[in-house]
Amino acid sequence: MAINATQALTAREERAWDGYRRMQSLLSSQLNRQLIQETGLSDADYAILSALLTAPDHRLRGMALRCEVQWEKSRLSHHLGRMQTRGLVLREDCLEDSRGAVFRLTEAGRAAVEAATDDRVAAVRTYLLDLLTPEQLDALTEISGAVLARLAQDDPHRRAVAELARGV
Amino acid sequence: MAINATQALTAREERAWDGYRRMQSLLSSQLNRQLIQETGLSDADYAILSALLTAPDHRLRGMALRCEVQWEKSRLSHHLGRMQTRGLVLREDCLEDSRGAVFRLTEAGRAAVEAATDDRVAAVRTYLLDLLTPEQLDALTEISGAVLARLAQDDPHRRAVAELARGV
DNA sequence: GCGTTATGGTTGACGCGTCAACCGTGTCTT
DNA sequence: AAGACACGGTTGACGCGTCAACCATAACGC
Repeated sequence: MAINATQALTAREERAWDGYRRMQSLLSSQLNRQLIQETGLSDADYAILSALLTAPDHRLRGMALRCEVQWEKSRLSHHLGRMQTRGLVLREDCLEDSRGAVFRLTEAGRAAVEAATDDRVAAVRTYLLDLLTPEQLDALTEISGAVLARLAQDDPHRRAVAELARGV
Repeated sequence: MAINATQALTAREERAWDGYRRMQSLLSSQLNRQLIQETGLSDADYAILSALLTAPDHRLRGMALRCEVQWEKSRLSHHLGRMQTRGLVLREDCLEDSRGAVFRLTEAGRAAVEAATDDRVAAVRTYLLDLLTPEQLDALTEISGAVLARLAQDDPHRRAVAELARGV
């Protein structure tokens, strides 16, 4: 039918893909729902806040933050806007570059992340890490390394990040 | 600080979780974006349509469809509504149960999925399957099996599906 | 039969994520 | 110095996903 027919999936590949697909979808919704229920913070909130938490002085350029969480810039802008109205984060002008913006963790934001960290780690343990053998942990690391490297290949902007993650 | 402090992540666990998190987020957005660009169908559309495609007579009860894709019922309802206005799918009344609804693939819908299938498989190969060794494929299958089993434990409704996936 | 509860499905509101367009500022070229 | 271009960030529109409330019908208990 098609001129450039792709090789169909083998049974082995089919199992792996199907499993990954299901796991991906259910796991992320489970983790997100649970985090929201227990802490009022979404996965997205948590990503931003913990990036800010580890930053010096709890402040980060928008650019740096974007590089950290790997989001589209408009998504970041929208989300930071909402987080600002919720009092988790504060926007300040950037001195070095008048185009830029600097975002700072508020006291409430700091408290929220710190309160959420334990829940987050516990959930990740419960639904992923504690279920795996050390070999499976390593396999997961290798697999994601390979996939991230491939993704970076298509998007040069992502390359540095992927290499950083692999310890290059 | 906290009374019930969770065991912190080891370096090994940290690597695995961080890798998975990054892979998950970038891979799914890459696959979804690519599918939409090349075929006009989102991941969600594709899931629904391919479920209908494999169903006898290309028709499925809403309930069965929901069980297949594992969505919230309101999500399914909303999405099917949109797909209906796009002419991909048709809603009919259910004879056996007057509460129920039956959804049928339109001709356009059938054509759209079939046209998309190759792109989908190719993308999954490019960004995941072709990057992995057979052992890594199996590891992925085992990992997702373990995670899905754990998730099913919390949600009895999901149990049957998970067991089905493991071939029990 | 009749009231109660469970089930299949829809609706509306609201926050989220993406795209494309835009704005102001820095940078590069000549 | 002037124009062109790149860059950091914002905005608006729109489709998506979730939650809670709802409606109609079916199934159950008495």
